[in-house]
Amino acid sequence: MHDLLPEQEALWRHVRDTAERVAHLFGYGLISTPLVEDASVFLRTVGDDSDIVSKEMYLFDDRGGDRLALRPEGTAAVCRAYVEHGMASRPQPVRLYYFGPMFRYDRPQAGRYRQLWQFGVECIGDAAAAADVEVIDLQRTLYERLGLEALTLRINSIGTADTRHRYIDALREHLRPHVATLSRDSQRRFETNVLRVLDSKEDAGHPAVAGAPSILDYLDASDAAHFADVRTLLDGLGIAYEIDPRIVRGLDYYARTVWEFEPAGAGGQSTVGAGGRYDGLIELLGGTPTPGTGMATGIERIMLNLQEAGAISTDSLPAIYVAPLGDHLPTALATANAIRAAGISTQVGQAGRSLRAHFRAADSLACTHIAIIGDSEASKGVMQLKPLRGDGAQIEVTAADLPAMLSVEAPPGK
RNA sequence: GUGGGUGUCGCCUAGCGGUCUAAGGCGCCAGGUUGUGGCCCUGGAGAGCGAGGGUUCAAAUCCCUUCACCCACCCCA
Repeated sequence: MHDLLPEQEALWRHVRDTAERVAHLFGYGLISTPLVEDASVFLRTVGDDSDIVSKEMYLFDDRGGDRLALRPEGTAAVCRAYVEHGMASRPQPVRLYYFGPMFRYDRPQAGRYRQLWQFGVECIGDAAAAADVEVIDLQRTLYERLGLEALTLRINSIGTADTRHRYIDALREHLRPHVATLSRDSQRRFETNVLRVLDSKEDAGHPAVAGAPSILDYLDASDAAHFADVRTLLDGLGIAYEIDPRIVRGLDYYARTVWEFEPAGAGGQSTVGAGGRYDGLIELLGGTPTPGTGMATGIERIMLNLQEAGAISTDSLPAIYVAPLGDHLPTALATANAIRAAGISTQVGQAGRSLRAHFRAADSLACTHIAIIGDSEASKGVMQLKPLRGDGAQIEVTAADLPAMLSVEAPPGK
């Protein structure tokens, strides 16, 4: 887990503000669920065989003996809230977004943390392909506004539970004669989660894997129609995508449409964000059968990609350093508050420093202006204001003059 | 869960059994004559070497244990 320091503030805020703005643009409202949930919320939904449940959950008992979990992902928690608050009786679909920390007890490495921040949206109560496409479009818009270039959208349909079972059986039959020639990992997956064999990097070139049947051939008529609708709508919006039958998603509750966004030149865990449809999830959580679709994206991975792509522009807003000379600290403090009242960031230098030291401090704090308050200024109720960047002249001003001079909008009147 | 790597002042790094009561760079603080910065100069503060145990006359330097972090796999965002 890691700390977020002021140096990252600009980038962090850029990502967070953009995410929230895009969510609102698409009509999604904020939902904030607890960091801690009854463990069953995740145990029942995410899937016993998934790594999240089998090895990556922070589990503990509280004083009352209840089994709790630090939330490992957002969708199940949001759906639990949907059921608990009777959102089925709201106009459907219900559009929700969240932005917060998730917890996974896995081994940290590049772009992977035990506390990770995710932004995600859930569109609950709409079975139509249009809902999938809306979420994909929202996600694409987010990346575009963030300035994340060259992401590849890969989509697939993994069908409903029925079609998936048929496909899994067929895949197992296809691979069974070749199991002995597969890698150890694939042999294990053959037993636990055959779909994952298709994902294996080791066996990527194995003829039995390359020649495996595609899940797309096992979709029933309605799943196939749904997937066709998704593609048609994406085409209509001009959203580029690749169909990748090997995307299977690690969580059990996914059904029909699934997708991932990957940066160019990607390594293994480079997926920046992913999503999918989860039509059976609400029912699993005790609600009436309700369709849903959503996406989640990793904030740290976005920041990693933005940093690799190059610095983001951080326009420096006016920031004033007030330098008190002699015993004029009280005047400096009052002046600073007068400037702040005008909506301008202000900090006061430590009393007792030489003017030279104040200049050095103001400079290393990246302030845009220094305001000097000494004997003559204090007696006249003014300050000497000097820009620290560029070659502006030093002038004598009052706090009231500042907003106009620095072209800062004055805060609304009282 | 598996494999590998690293841990010395805030940051980066030197030291790899005795010359270490640990060195340097960056950063920080203070000065460089009377109220003016970013360069430069001078001085200063700041670690006992991740933690615990052991070997030895002697350990930052060797051994063991442990913790943290990093990288890859697994898997996931």
